[in-house]
Amino acid sequence: MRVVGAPIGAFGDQCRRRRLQKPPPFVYDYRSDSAPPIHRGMDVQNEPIIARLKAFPMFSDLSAEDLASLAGMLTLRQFPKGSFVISQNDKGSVMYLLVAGRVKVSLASPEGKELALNYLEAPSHFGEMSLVDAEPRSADVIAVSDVEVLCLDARDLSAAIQVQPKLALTLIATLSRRVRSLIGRLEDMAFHDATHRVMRVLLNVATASYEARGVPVVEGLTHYEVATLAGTSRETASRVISQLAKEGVVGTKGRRVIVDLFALRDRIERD
Amino acid sequence: MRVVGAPIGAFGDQCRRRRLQKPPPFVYDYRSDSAPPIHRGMDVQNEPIIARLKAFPMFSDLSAEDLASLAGMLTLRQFPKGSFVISQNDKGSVMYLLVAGRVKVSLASPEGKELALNYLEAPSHFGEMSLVDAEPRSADVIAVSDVEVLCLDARDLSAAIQVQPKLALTLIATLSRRVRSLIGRLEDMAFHDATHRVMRVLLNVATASYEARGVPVVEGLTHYEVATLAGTSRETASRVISQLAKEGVVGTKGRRVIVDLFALRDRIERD
DNA sequence: GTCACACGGTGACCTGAGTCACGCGCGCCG
DNA sequence: CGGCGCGCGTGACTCAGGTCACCGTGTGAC
Repeated sequence: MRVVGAPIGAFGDQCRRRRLQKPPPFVYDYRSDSAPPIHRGMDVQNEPIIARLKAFPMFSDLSAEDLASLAGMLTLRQFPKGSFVISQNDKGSVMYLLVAGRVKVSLASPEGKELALNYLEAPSHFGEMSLVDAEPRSADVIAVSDVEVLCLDARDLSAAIQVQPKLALTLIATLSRRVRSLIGRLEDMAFHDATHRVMRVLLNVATASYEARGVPVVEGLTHYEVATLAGTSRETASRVISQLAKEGVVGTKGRRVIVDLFALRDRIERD
Repeated sequence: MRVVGAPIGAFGDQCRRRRLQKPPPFVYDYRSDSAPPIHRGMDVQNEPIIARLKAFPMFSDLSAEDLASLAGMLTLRQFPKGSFVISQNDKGSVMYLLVAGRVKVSLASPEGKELALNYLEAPSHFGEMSLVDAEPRSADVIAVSDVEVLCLDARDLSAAIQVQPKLALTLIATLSRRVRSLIGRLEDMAFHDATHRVMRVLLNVATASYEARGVPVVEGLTHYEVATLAGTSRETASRVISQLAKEGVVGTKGRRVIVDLFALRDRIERD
């Protein structure tokens, strides 16, 4: 294991002052290629894999044998918080099933700016695009917590689809959802101003939080991260949030933002 | 970013002065719903469909029987230049195989701005996303020339995949490509200025033209359309093109732009 | 021909928001 | 407990580029 002390607050919190510096290489070296497999699929011991597979709805109806044969194609890997699971432009034809932890998918510009596409939590999957075309990775995927993934190599894809044909449809559905969400982002960038976009990010995050935990709250995201999600600068995100607080649309309690979902929704609506 | 906007297609040439007016309804009413089928698949007479199917690489290796059974699921329709094949937010679970003509995929904002996502020509397909999720259409698809399409209903999708399993992989591959291209667009919008984006559009169009016809030329696109592709205003697109002409990176012969691919490429490179 | 659009070019203006700079408070660690 | 690093808040400046306004020109209809 090459990486010892897991990288500071990840780079999630990578500070704006650091943005232009090269990040410490010893962390960035921790790539999928070098990540040690925790369990190889061929192991006699692949119960851990099977157990984790069952968490995926698309595999929940498989027989024990099918699960086992699927597990035979998968490798379990762990990534520490802050490490790159995938780097943009890398070659690589492995798809990942995220079984534990949280990752962010984001783009980095040469000038050191960052645009976050998404935050994913288990169970979900990513990296499937390189399975079908041979193109290099189109974005970075960075662990924002310690993470466990199951890796499926492109060579095994058709075998996997044989075992569970639903997999193909699931992939299509995921990609569709992704296309829709990207179109939405693009629409936002093209048609709406920064204020609008920040509000939308807040609304989305708070709504998700509400659905998951019953509290319409934005927490665990710095203003910088909100900004990367909205495609704007930290300062602008900050100003928008202050303004919304002043208007009473959100409340700020320490470093968390409590959102009045309805108020925010129609604050967005009326342009 | 602002995209100056306006409708559309037949009215691709629509003038900026008209931008905010409602377009003449008799054209816009021409929707997929109302488009008369030219040949229903069930017809005894489905040779025309079969003939057109063969143009698609993914079906070229099918047996005569398979082609016939596939044709049985398809309906041939025509759309006149300027009509909407798909409208954003419509429900609809039909996928289209474009067999003749040219369509543009674009987004319209309520304020009448427009962002073009893509121009497609036969053979290609669109509208497949609604096959798998039940979401409404995420963009407009507008015929920019007279167009022929084959329609496949969602109900027949799995049957079609049965006939040609490759279809599933083709769909995945198409969606992947689309995701990549959308990510590229988003990157452009987030990281690059309007000048850069316009240059990229010119490069792409000219490169495609070069590959198809051996001439690195941009024609058949108004400055307004270039602007919608770049996510900027007509005026800005216009100014960029003038500037590039002044620099000798492109030549303008009447209303066509001849691009020096190499010069433009490294003009873009050196930021 | 000529009339009328549609398209393209360009100047002037103005605002959204990126950027810089700095100060503040909190939480962590020696 | 004192410092220091990190995240947040805000003012000031700047400028890319959207918008408005207007004109010239090519082109297609009749």
